Amino acid sequence: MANTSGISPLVIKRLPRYYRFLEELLKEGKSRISSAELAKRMGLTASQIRQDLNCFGGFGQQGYGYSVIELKDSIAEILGINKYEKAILIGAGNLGRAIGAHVKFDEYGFKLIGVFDKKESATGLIINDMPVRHIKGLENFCRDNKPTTAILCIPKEEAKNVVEELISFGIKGFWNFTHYDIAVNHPYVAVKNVHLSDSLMTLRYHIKDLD
Amino acid sequence: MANTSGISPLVIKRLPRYYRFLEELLKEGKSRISSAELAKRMGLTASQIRQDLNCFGGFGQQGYGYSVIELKDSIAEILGINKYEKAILIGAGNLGRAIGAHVKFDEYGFKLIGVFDKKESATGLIINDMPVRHIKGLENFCRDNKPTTAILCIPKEEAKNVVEELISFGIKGFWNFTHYDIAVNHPYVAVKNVHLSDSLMTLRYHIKDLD
DNA sequence: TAGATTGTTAATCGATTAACAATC
DNA sequence: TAGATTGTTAATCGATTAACAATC
Repeated sequence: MANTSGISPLVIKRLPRYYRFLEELLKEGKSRISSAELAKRMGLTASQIRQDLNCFGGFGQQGYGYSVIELKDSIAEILGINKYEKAILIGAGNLGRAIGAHVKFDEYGFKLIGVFDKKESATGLIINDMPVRHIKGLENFCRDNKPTTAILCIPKEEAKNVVEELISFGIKGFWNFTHYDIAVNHPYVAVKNVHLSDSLMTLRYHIKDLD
Repeated sequence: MANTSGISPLVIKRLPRYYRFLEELLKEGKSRISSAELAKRMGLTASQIRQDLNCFGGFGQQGYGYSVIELKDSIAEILGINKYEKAILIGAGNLGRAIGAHVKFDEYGFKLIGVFDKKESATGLIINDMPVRHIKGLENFCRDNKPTTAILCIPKEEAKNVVEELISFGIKGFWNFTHYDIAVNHPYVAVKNVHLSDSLMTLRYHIKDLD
């Protein structure tokens, strides 16, 4: 595959949505789709779809359109979700437990292999058939199992120290539910922030804006 | 306040982050900040900050900068988080329970007043000092309490029907954790989607992209 | 072959950055 | 007043849309 560095982040952000719509089409039994038809379904322009896809290669065929299954598989490969990275979940509070139990990591290119918490009282609790481990065993676990990704569901105050440790243990990707800004000190790891409160505030704005 | 319609969504998305940094500054005891200094902290340009703020009014003072507390309060007002909208949570599974218990709705302009689930087995469970109610009581509850916002933590298949109901009961804002596309059928409600799996897939891409 | 639809280039639109006069 | 920093206009940059030749 072509080197994908330098692709606009806006294009990357649209890829999962393409993927979802292609899954849907496949379920409906559609085998081919034109950019015009897909655009109509998704509320985009056909131009944009073709431009986006052509960042990664020519997946279509003139006069025919795109093979649904081939395009879906291509996007899976571009995203990397056809191969697993090992992930660990840090923090087994309300949010951590829900993320661990609710998110289908396998479908999105990750294998959740461990859950950690600093509270003794959480230790032993079962999430996704895995026992919550005490954080003191983190270093040994990482040495033995080599996870590459961490999901952070801990308070902001604890995040800085935990991130330093995790990076020293070989973690190179973070799914960050805290407000601690990882990228500032660590520009060379992959970080994806989920700022639920930011999302809620923009909803609040749009509700106000309705009137 | 000036009519804020027509503001670029990119500007709106940055407002909560400004708000967070201003809270931080306030905690540190700073009373004034220049666009240059704030820009440095946030990793933005001073120009962008001034342009963003000037969409809503002139909050600064030449030669001085911005009053931290006044700017924070102004952004709170722009976002609307200084006034409550009543919200109900639909779906008390893993995710719904975590969102209900973990998210500080009060700090972001909402008051969570009810939790609903269709499972009898969930009914009576306590979330945030509130009993989970059976969904069959939804209509009466909405008539009596007039919530304006719904948080959807239910399976995609159930979303369509529930959304139709909710809108008929007066809901005009959705914090949507499902993949059901509300906006397609209902352009005149406020919708903010939280697509956790999309976020996870883009993280997967960026990890692949590191090498 | 004729029709359809892509891949790709060119035109437009919007967002970010730079510059600077206004002014505290 | 002189220095600092805003608000705002102009310049640049990037993303989206339109157009069309290539081609299946």
